[in-house]
Parts: sequence; structure tokens; C-alpha cells
Amino acid sequence: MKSDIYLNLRQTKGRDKILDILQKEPVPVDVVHIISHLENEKVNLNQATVYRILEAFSKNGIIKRFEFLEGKFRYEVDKGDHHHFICQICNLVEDISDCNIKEWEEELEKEKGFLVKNHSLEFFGVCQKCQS
Amino acid sequence: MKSDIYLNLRQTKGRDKILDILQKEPVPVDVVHIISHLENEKVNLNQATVYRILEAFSKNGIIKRFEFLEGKFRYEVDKGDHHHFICQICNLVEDISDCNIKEWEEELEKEKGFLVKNHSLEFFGVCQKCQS
DNA sequence: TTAGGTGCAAATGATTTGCAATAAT
DNA sequence: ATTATTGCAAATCATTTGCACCTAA
Repeated sequence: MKSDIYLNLRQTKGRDKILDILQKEPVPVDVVHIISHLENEKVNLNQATVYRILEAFSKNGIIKRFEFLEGKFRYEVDKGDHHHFICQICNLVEDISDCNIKEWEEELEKEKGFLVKNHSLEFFGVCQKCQS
Repeated sequence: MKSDIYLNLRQTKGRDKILDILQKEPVPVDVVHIISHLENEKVNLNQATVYRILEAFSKNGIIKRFEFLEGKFRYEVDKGDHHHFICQICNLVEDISDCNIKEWEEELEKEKGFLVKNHSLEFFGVCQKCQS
């Protein structure tokens, strides 16, 4: 059915399907994951196309790109500002909402039993020089 | 001269040189940057070796790996917990110390004139299940 | 109809690997 | 002497690109 989420993008079977897959994922997934999902469901989509769709979705704010120190990107439908806890052993990924790092780490340890070894935080934006 | 920073690692010319380069860098740099530095100084080090040295340093806590949503790693001598601001336009990287995200973003905007578009924060550690 | 989307095959960029030769302890 | 480290060349993994064809609007 017709969706208005695509903004100025055209609606195609491939896009519908990838969006569908991502909407069902509780955590960011990589391209291999998406492609194997597509194969399971007998959806034929070239991998170059998959990358192009993900790029288009990212640029239009439909999804967000993440990096988990794995040397590759992960993608997730944009659920607003939140973060993740990644288990360095089993690769469990769990959503973290709210914001206050030191407190967080303590809470994560107390409430979830996570042993937080480190975290990565980067800001992205435009510096003063580039705003003019 | 002999250095004790290497712990159980052997001290080699290549390691000394890479450590030297990283110690002089104010921000995390990528492998291309390191290799071109080596070339400038006529230091011959195979790129596979460079990667292996960086891996050894990382595993021994001498340096830290970062990702700036570029699809590659950056490396920095371990200066303890801190973060970075990356300009999406000119790729300026500036250190951020202290911790409190929302406040930070406002401070960054007020004090540095940075326009913060988004930030990435991930925690890494060991989940409860994996601790036992 | 026509600009935007896709497939295919090949290229690129980052990182890793096997194995033999070499150097640090 | 022993074992870690390095060089080399090739492999692998993630992602991108050019170009001709196709399709949603």
C-alpha cells in the first residue's frame, strides 16, 4: 500500500521490503543481515541497490547509521535520540534511553548487571567556521 | 631508547615510530595518515605490519580505536575518557572532556559555536549472561 | 514522458591472512 | 636459541561506481 514515509523518494518494492525488515528489528543491523533476510523471503534485490536504498533512507532521515566498532555500518529506523549497549562477548545489543553518562554506567551495572568497560560518544555537526 | 610502555610487547623500530607519530597527534588519525607520515620520514613499514602494530597497541591498552561514521578506524594514544566533536563539513576534530550530554551540546553551541546535529554514544562491556 | 531507481559487473577502500624470512629477547 | 615480529602478495570484507535498462509518478 502507499506510504507517505518516503517524502520525495519514490516508493518501490525494494524500499518497502527493506523498510519493513528494519521496522521489525529491535536493534541496528548490518547489510549482510538485511540481504540474508531478503533472500529468506525470496526478494531479489541487488546488493548495490540495497546500499543505495540505505543511503537514500539515511539522507532522508528515515533511518540512522551506527557504528559499533566493528568496521562496518549498522542501520536502524530513526527512533529518535537513544543509544545502545553492546556486549563484547555475545554481541547482544540493547537500547538505552535517557542521557547522563556516568550515572548511566552505574545504573547499567546495577539495574541490568552489565559490566561497562567503555563507551564511545561522538558529536557531529558544523563548526563555527563552516557555518558562515 | 628503551621504553617500558610496551609491556609484554617487543620494542621495534616500527612500533617506536608509530607510537611517536600517534603521540604527536592531537586527534585520532586513520591508517592512511599514519602510513603517509611514515613515508615522509622515510620509514619503511609494510601496511600489514602497520595494521598489526595498531592491533597490538589496541589490545594492550596503549592506544584506542575510534569510529567517526566514516567507515574506517581512527587511532589515538589512550588519553583516558574523553570524546570528540567532528565537523561534518571540514572534518575538524576537537577534544571534548567532561560528561553530560544535553548540557554539553548546549555548551558546545554557546562556547564554541559548534552546531551540534547529532552525536553517537555506545557502551561496550560484558552483559550479565556473559559474566558467568 | 521522464527523472529517478535498479541490475550487473567491475572498482575501490579498509583490513586481514598465510607463510617464509628476520630480529628482539 | 626461541618466539615474536615483519614483509610480501594475495585474500577478504564492506561499500561504491558507471552505464544501460527499467519503472513509478
